[in-house]
Amino acid sequence: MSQHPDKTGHHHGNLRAALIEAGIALLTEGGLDNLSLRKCAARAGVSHAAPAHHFDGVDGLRMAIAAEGFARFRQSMLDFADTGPQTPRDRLRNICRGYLAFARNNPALYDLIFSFRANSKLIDQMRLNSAPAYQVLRDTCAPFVPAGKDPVEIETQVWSLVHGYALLNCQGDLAAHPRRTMRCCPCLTILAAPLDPAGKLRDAFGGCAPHICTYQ
Amino acid sequence: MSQHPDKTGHHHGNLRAALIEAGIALLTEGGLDNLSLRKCAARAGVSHAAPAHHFDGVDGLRMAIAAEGFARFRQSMLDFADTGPQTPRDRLRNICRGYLAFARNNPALYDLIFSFRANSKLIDQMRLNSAPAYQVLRDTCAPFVPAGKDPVEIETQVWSLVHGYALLNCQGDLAAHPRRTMRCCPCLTILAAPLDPAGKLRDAFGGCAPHICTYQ
DNA sequence: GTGTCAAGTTTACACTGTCAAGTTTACATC
DNA sequence: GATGTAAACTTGACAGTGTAAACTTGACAC
Repeated sequence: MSQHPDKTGHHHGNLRAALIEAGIALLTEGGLDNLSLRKCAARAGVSHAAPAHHFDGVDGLRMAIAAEGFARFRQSMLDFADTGPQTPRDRLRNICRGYLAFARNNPALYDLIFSFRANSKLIDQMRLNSAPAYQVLRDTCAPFVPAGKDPVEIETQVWSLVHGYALLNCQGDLAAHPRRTMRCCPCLTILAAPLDPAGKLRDAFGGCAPHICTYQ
Repeated sequence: MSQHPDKTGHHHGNLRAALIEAGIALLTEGGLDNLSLRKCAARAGVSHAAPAHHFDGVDGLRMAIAAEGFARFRQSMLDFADTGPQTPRDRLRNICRGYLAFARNNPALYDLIFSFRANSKLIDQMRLNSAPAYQVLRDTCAPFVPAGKDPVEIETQVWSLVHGYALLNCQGDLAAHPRRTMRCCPCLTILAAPLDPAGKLRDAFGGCAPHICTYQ
C-alpha cells in the first residue's frame, strides 16, 4: 500500500503527513482561525480539494491534526515524568509540568485538541486518539488511589485542576500574570510555578506534606 | 439617543439587543459553528451587513454576546450563592455549583465565553466584561485567604479546578460519565456531584473537614 | 429648507467547505 | 502487453461566509 515513498507523478506519496505538518504550521503561525483545508493544500503543493478528499472534510483534518497533537502532548508529559526522581509524587508533579509545558509551547495545538467538537461519528475516533494521553494520567495517579476507591475520582481532580489552570494561564485573565503559582493543600502544590516564562521551573513546593492527598 | 423604542421606518430601534438575542439562539440551537453575522441578521430581519456595521465585525458580535453570557454566568453563580445557608463555606460551594450549572445549561454560550481569542484591541474590553464574574469568585474566596497571603492563589486554585471540571464534563472524556463526582481533600469537595443530570444536586460532602483548605 | 450624522442597505469581492465529474496512476488479471 | 479497476488526486462549480465601499434613509439642530 505504501509503494510511494516519494512523489511519483500524480501521487504525492506522503500527502497525509504533509497535510498534518502544514496544518500544525498554520496553527502555530496564526491560531485556530488560520487553519483551513485550502491553506493546507497550498502549503503541501496539492489542489485545493485534496485535503478534503483525504480526511473526508475539515473535521477529519482537524481530528487528524488533533491526533498528532495528542501524541506530542502525551510525549511532553512522559518527557517530564521520566526526568528526575521517580517517586510516585515526583512523577505526578512532573506530568503536570509536562502538561503545562505543552500547553504553553503549543497554544494553538492545545486549543485545537480541547476545542474539538465532533459529531458522533468522529467522537469515538477522537476518544481513541486521546486515550494514550489519559492513560499516562491514570498510570501516574494509580499509586495515590486508596484501596477500594474509584481511581477516576482522583484522576478527575488532577485533570480538572491542571486543565483549568492551563486554560486560564494561556488565554484567560491569568495570562497577564504568568508567574502566578497555585498553592493550597498538598494535593495542589504539584502545580506550583509551572509556567515560569524563563523556562526554569522554580521549585516552590517547600513545606508541603509528603503525601499527595489526604483522601478520606 | 434612544428615541427609537420600536422600529420606525428605516431604523430598527433595538437592533443591538435583537442581534445578541438572535446570536444566543443560534448558539443554543447549533453550537459555536452556527453563529454567523448573516444568520443573526436574517433572524433579526435586517440586511446581512447590519451586524457587522453595528459590532464592527464578527469579533465584535461575538464579544457582545460573550458580554451578555458573562452577565448570565455571574447571575447563575449569585443565584446559587444566595440560596441556602450563608456561611463562607456554603457560599463558596454554591458559586461552584452555579458555575457548573451555567456551563451545563448553556454549553455553547459557555464555549463562546471561554474560547474567545481576541486581538489586543478587544481583549481589554473582554476583560472588563468578565471582571464582574471574577469579582464574585474573589468576594467568595476572600474569607479563606490567610492573613498576609496573596488572594489570587486560592482564587486561581478554585477557578482552575471548577473551570477544568466544567470543560471536561461538558465536552471531554468525562462527558460520558456525567454523574462522576470529585472528592479529595476538603477544599475540593465543593465540587462533588455538581452535574446531576436530574437537576437534583446530591449532597455528597459527608465526612469532610469543616474548613475549606488547610492552607499552609 | 439645509447640513450633518448615525443607522442600514446595496453591491461587490475574496475566501471557505463541499460536491460532482474528470484525470492520472498503480496494480492485478488476463 | 492489453485491459479493467480502484485509489489518488485535479478541475470546475456552487453556496455560505466576513468585509469593505458606496449609497440611502431617517432624525435632529439650526
